[in-house]
Amino acid sequence: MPQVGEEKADTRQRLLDAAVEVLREEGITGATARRIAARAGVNQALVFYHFGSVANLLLQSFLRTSDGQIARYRAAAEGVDSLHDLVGIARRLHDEDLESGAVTAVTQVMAAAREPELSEQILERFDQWIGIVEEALRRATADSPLAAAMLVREAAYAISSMFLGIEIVTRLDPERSEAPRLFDMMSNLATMAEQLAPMLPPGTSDAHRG
Amino acid sequence: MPQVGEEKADTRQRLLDAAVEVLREEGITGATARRIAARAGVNQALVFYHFGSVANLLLQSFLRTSDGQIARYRAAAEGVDSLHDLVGIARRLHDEDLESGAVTAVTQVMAAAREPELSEQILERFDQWIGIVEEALRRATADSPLAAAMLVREAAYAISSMFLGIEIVTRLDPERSEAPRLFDMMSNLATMAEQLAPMLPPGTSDAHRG
DNA sequence: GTCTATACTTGGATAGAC
DNA sequence: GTCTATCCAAGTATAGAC
Repeated sequence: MPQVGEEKADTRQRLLDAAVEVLREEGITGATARRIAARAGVNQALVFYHFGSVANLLLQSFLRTSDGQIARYRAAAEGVDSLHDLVGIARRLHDEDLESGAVTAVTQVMAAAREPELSEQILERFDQWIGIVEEALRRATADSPLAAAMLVREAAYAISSMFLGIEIVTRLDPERSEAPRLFDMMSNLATMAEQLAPMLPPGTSDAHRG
Repeated sequence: MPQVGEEKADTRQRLLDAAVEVLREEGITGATARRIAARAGVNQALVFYHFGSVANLLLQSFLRTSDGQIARYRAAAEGVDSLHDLVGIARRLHDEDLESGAVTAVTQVMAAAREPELSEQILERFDQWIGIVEEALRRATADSPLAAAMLVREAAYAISSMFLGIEIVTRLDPERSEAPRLFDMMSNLATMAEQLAPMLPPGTSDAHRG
C-alpha cells in the first residue's frame, strides 16, 4: 500500500496511465512493455512484476478506462428526458472522448482482442454501455409514439455501435470528421419527432409499458 | 506475367489472399511476414521481394479486399427502392460479410492504422461506402416525408459507422450478436414509416429534389 | 522468381543484486 | 519494489546461390 500524501503515484498506477497514453498515441501494435515502461518512467521489468504480462496490463488498462467512461456516461445520462437532450449529451460526450483519447485506447484493445477471456470482459462493458443508452432512450421517448415502434434495446445497440464506428473513423483524420454535422442532423430530427408526436395516433405511446 | 491456364495462382496473389486469412484469423498483431508466407505456402523472403514491406502487403491486401466489398455493395444497392429493401439487403450483406470474414480483415487494418498515407486510403474507401449507402437511401426515401427531415449524407454516414461498429462487436463473440434482432426491428420500422407516410403533411416529400 | 542463410532489431520474460 | 543483466523467441529485411 502506498503512503498517504505521496508526491509520486505508485508504479502500478503509472503503468496503467502510461498504457493508455501509448495505446492512444501508438496504437495496439506499439503497446509494448518497453515503450509503456519508458512512458511511465520506470523499468521495463516492472510491467511483469506488477502485471505478469503485457496482455494483462492492457486488459487492466482497458477495464479501468472503460469503467471510467461508463461512470461518466451514466452520470451524464441521468440528465436526459427528451430526445433533444439525448443528442446534446451524446455530442458533448463524443467531444470529450475525442479530446481525452480514452475511447481510442479502448477501441485499440477491442479491435485487437483475440482471447475469449478478453472478449468476454469487453462485451460485458459494451453491454453496460448499451444499458445506459437504453435507459436514457427509454426516458427520452416515454411520451412519444416512437416508443411503441422501436425496440429500445435494439435501438440502444444500434446507437452504441454507431458511436464505436464513428470513433474509429474519426481517429483516422479528426479534421475531416463528419460527426458534428451528424449531431446537427440528429438534433433536428429529435426536434421534429417531438413536434410530430401529437399528430400521430394516440395510445400507442403506452404500448411498451408494463 | 503468369502463364494462361496455370494451376497455381501466382505468388503475389497467394500472399494477398494469405494476408487476408491471417488478418481474419489472428488479427493485426498476428499478421507478420513469416505467418503470412507460411499460410501462402511460400518463403518468407518473398513478402519483401513482391511488396517491399509487411506494411505495404497489408495495405495492398486492404485495398483489394475493400474494393471487392465496395463492388458487392454497389451491385446490391442497385436493387433498392424502398426502406424495406434497404434493410433486407443490409442484412444479407452483413451475413455474407460475417461468413467470409472480409470485413474483419478490413477493420483490423483500419483500427491499427497510424500512418497518414494509410489513413488516407482507408478514408477514401469508407467514403465510397458512405456514397453507396447515400445513393440507396436517397432512392429508398424518394417518396417519403423522411427525405425532407433527414440529411441523406449524414444518415448514410451514421449507418456506415453503425455497420463498422457492429462488425467489430460481433467478431468478439458471433454467437451472442444482437445484430439479427436489430435487423428485425429496422425492418419493422421501415414498414411503419412506409405506412405512416401518407398521414404526414404532403409536399414535404419533394423538398430535397432539385 | 524462389530458396537458404543470415544480420540485425525488438520484444517478452526471468534471475538475481540491491 | 526496483534495477541491471541477460536469455530466448520472433520479427524485418537483405545477400547471394540456384
